[in-house]
Amino acid sequence: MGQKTDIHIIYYKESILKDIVQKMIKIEEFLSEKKVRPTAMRQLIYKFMAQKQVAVALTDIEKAFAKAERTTLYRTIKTFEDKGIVHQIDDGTGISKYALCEDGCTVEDHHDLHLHFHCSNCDETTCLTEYKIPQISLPSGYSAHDMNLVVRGTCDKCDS
Amino acid sequence: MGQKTDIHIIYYKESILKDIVQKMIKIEEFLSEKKVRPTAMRQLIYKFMAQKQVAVALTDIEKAFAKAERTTLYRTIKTFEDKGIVHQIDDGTGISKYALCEDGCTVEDHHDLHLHFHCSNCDETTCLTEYKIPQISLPSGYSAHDMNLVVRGTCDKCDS
DNA sequence: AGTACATTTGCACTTCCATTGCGTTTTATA
DNA sequence: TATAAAACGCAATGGAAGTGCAAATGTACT
Repeated sequence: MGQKTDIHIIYYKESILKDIVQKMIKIEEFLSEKKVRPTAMRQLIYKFMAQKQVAVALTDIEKAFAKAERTTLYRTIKTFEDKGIVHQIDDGTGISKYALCEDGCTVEDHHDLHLHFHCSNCDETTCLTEYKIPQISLPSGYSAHDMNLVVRGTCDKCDS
Repeated sequence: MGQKTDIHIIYYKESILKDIVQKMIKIEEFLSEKKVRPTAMRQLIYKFMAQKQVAVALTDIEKAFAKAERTTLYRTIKTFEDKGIVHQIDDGTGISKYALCEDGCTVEDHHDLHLHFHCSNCDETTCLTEYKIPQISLPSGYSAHDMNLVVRGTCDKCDS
């Protein structure tokens, strides 16, 4: 894990421990499947992102892993992106956010053509994976490879 | 126009001169109408943007007006944005682009709900004002104030 | 296990664009 | 033409993205 590693020894009840280990093994297998070496750092970051219900910025990960280097986190995310594990989201704030891809997302085809919602109140960005970008027609001569639809407004949590 | 002003004296045929003056007067009137003091700088920048068929970045304006200060250009664009003369476009490149608003765009309601196209070949961003963002449904609890749809691909000029 | 090689990580920079503070100049207007 | 408000020029700051390189770690092979 590099020079800054802290090792914490914590005692858990056996059943809980089993569960945690199970989860980490699953993540490890998943990363391997995606052709990403399942280093400790990567497993932790993956777990962090899986727990989050919203898209995360690099700075969010940085805060969560204060001990780790920004560059490492940055490159981890980039690796995840390259391998089709996460997709980058441009929510219009100027800060790149990332979220786990849906199942079946491949390197070639990041089919994250769903809608992204950015709440101007809590500043959280959510993947509305159920809400796909509608079919768009373009002027002749134009061809689309990719698209991004961001809706800004108030999210359900901030709804008053 | 500030300390850096250059004055060029150029002789034109009277008919051409009249035309140029007419256009500048129109721009001047338009700016006044929008409650923006029509300084020389602002008229020039407005004219520059009106001529361009694509959205421009601050650096583009900078290159076009090498004599002027970046800050001035920046603030001019911001003023234009505040007064509903231009709208900012986030085309996913991370660099803010700007384009003239459509007629009838007001300060309160920047109805630039059209599609933006970013060509990954020539890096130009185009407002497809005829192509509106389709109606979107959202999960309950979510309300939309604004949206942005960017399509990336190949534009008509780069179409091979 | 031990060695050689490839990948990953940490650190220190650099770059690029957006943005602000402040003093000076220009413009509107009384 | 005096005066206040707005615009401008200059210098500097801030924040995020990205890079080069050396140290550390992991993998594979004998």
